Amino acid sequence: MSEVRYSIKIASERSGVSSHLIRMWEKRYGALSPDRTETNRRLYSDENVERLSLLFSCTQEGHRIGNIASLPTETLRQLAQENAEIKESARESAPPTSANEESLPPAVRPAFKAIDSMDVDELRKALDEASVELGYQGMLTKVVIPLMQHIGRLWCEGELTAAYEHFASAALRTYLLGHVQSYSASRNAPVLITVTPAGQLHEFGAVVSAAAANSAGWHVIHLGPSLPASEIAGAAIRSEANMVALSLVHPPDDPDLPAQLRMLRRLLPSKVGIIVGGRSSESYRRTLQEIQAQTVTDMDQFYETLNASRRHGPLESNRGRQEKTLGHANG
Amino acid sequence: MSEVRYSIKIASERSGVSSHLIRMWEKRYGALSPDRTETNRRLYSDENVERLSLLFSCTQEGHRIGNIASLPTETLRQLAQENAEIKESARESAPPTSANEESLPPAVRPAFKAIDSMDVDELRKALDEASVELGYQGMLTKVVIPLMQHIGRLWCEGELTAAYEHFASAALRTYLLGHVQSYSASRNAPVLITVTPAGQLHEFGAVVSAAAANSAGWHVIHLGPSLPASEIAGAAIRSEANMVALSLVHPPDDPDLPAQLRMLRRLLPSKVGIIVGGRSSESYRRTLQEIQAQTVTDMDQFYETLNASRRHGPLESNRGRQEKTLGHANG
DNA sequence: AAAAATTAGTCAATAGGTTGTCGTCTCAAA
DNA sequence: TTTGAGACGACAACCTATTGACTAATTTTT
Repeated sequence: MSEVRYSIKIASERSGVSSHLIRMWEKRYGALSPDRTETNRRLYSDENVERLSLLFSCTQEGHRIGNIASLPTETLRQLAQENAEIKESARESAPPTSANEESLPPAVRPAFKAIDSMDVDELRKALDEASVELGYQGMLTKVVIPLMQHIGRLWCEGELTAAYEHFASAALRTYLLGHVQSYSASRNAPVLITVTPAGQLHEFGAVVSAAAANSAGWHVIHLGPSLPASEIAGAAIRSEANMVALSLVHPPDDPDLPAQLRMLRRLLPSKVGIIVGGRSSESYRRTLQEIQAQTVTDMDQFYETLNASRRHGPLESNRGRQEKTLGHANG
Repeated sequence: MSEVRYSIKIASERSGVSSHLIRMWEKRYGALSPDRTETNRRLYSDENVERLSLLFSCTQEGHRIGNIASLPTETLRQLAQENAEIKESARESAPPTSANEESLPPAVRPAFKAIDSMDVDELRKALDEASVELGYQGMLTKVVIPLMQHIGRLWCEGELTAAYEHFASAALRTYLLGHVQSYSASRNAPVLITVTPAGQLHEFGAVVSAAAANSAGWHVIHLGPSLPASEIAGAAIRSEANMVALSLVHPPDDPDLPAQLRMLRRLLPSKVGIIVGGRSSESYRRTLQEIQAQTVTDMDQFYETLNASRRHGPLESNRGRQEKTLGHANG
C-alpha cells in the first residue's frame, strides 16, 4: 500500500463526486475526515477515495446520503454490492454496441442490427435477403457464420452481454432449423445426423451443418447438443443414417471425449461415415484419425465431403428406409 | 445483516407498497412503527421491509389489511405461506392432470409417431393438423405439452432413449419458435421475455410459453435457457418488456436460485411483472411470493395472467387493485 | 332492497426537511 | 498574477410528514 495522498481535485475525479459536494458531505454529515496539510488542505487516501465512491454509488441507488454517511466503509461496501448488478445491467443495456460495426462485412450488418435490436422478424428478413443475394449456402458461409463469430468475439471481450448471445443463438437456430424442416428432402435422399457428443454443449456448429446439409439435398435429423455415443449410434442405426456430423467447439480438452468417439465408431455400422468440424476438432485430431473421421475446417470442405460420400461414400445401400417404430413404447 | 436503515422511498421500492400507503398502514392500523430520525423521518430496517412485503402479499391474497396489520411478523409469514399452499392445492386438485400412463390421448398420437420415426416433416404435419382441429392454443395444451410430458416420463423410466428426447426437444422448439417468428405482433403489442434463469437448463417450458404468448398477441423475445438475473433484467429494460416469463423445471433445489430471483426483482423496473411456471416453481414458492411473481400451473392460468396484465398492468388481481405498486413515482 | 356505515386506497395542500449546486470571499500555491 | 482550495451563506429541487377530504367497494343496518 502506498501512502499517497491526493488533493480534493484528484479525489473528486476518481470518485465522481464534485469537490464542492465532498466538502458538503464532510461538513454536513461527517461522511469522512481526511487529513490536512499544515496549511489546511485536505488530503485523501485511497481508502478515502474508495469510501467516496461507495457513498456515491449508494446515493445513485436512491439511498439518502444522510442515512448512509455514517455507516462504516465495510457496510457501505455490502450495500453497494447489492446494487452493483443494477448499475451493470443499466450500463450494459444502455450502450448496446457501437464501435465494432466497421469491422463487420457489409453483408452481415443488417443481421447484426437485427440481433442488436432483438427483433426476430428483422433478422429473418435480413437472412432471407442475404439468401436471395448470395444463395442459401452463401448466406450460411458469408453471413451466419461470421455473424456468430463476431457475436462470440464481442461476448468474450465483454462488449456484448450474454443476453444477446442467447438471443442470437435461439433466433438463428430457429431460423436455420426451420428451413431444414420445410426443405426436408425426398424419401431416398441420404440421411445425415447432426449432433454434438456428450460434454460438448455448443450446438451452433451442428445447427449450421444441419442447414447446410439440408440445402445440399440431404435428409437431416438434428439431435442437438451433448448426446452420449450410444445414443448417437442408436439414432443413426434406427434412422439408417448415412453419415453422422459432429461439432466440437468447447471444451477442447475433455478427457472423456476420445473414449466417446471411439465408442461411437465401434457402435456405428462401418458404412456410416463420421464427419467432424468445429474449432476444437484439431485438439482431438489423434482420436479422430483413429476412428477415420473426416475432419473439415470450413463449409466448402463440408459440402465436398458430403458430396463425395454421397457418390462413392461408405453408403450407397438400399434406400428402402421403412418406418420403424419403437418396439417398446406403449402400443 | 447490516444495521442499515432505509428511507421510505427505498422501503417502498423493495416491498412494492407505495410510500403513501405505507404511511396509511402505519397511521390507521399501526401495521408497523419504524424508527424515526431526530427530524421525524421514518427509518426502515430489513425486518420492517420484510413485514411490509408480507403484508402486501397477504392483502393480495384477499386478506383485509385491517385484520392482519397487527399480527406478529412470524404469523404473517405463516399466513403468507398457507395462502400459497391453498392456492397450490386448489389448483392441483382442480386439474388432476390425469395424463397418466398407458394410453396417451388420440390427438397426441400422430405427433408421437413422428417423434418415434424421427421425422420432422411428419411432426410438423401432425402439429399443423392438430392446430386446425383444436386451434393453436389447443394444439399447445392438448398435444405439445402432453407429448413432452409423455416423452419425459418414458425417458425417466428408461423406455425411451435420450436421443428421442433430444430430437423431440429440438424439433418441437424449432416448430414452436418458428411460428413465433412469423406471427410476430405489431409494434405496440406488449412485450414478453421468455427465459430460464441461470442454472435452469430445461428450455422447453419457456419455448411453449413463448409460443402461447405469441398466439395471444404478445411480442415475444425468447432468450433461451440459463441466463443470469442481470442479463435478463438488462434485456427486459432494453426491450422495454412488459413481463418476464420464467420456467423452472430442474433442479428444484438450486440454492442459488432464490438469490437470483430476488436480484431479478430488484433489477427489473417495478412495473415489469414476473410470471413463473414449471414443475419446480412450487419448490421456490417462498421466494417467488417474496418477489411478487405470479405463478401459474397450467396454460389456462398463463393466458389469464397475460390477459389480466395486459388490461390492468402487471399486478392483476381479484380486486382491481392498483396497478401501481410504484406510487413512489412522486413528482 | 335502499340507506348508512365501514374499509381501503388515493389525492391535494401545506409545511418543513434534505441535498446538490452556486456565488462570494479569503488565503495558499505556482 | 493566476489558479485552486477553504469556508460560509443562499437557494432551488426534491423528499417527507401530516392532515383532511374523496372514491369505490363491501358490509351492516334499516
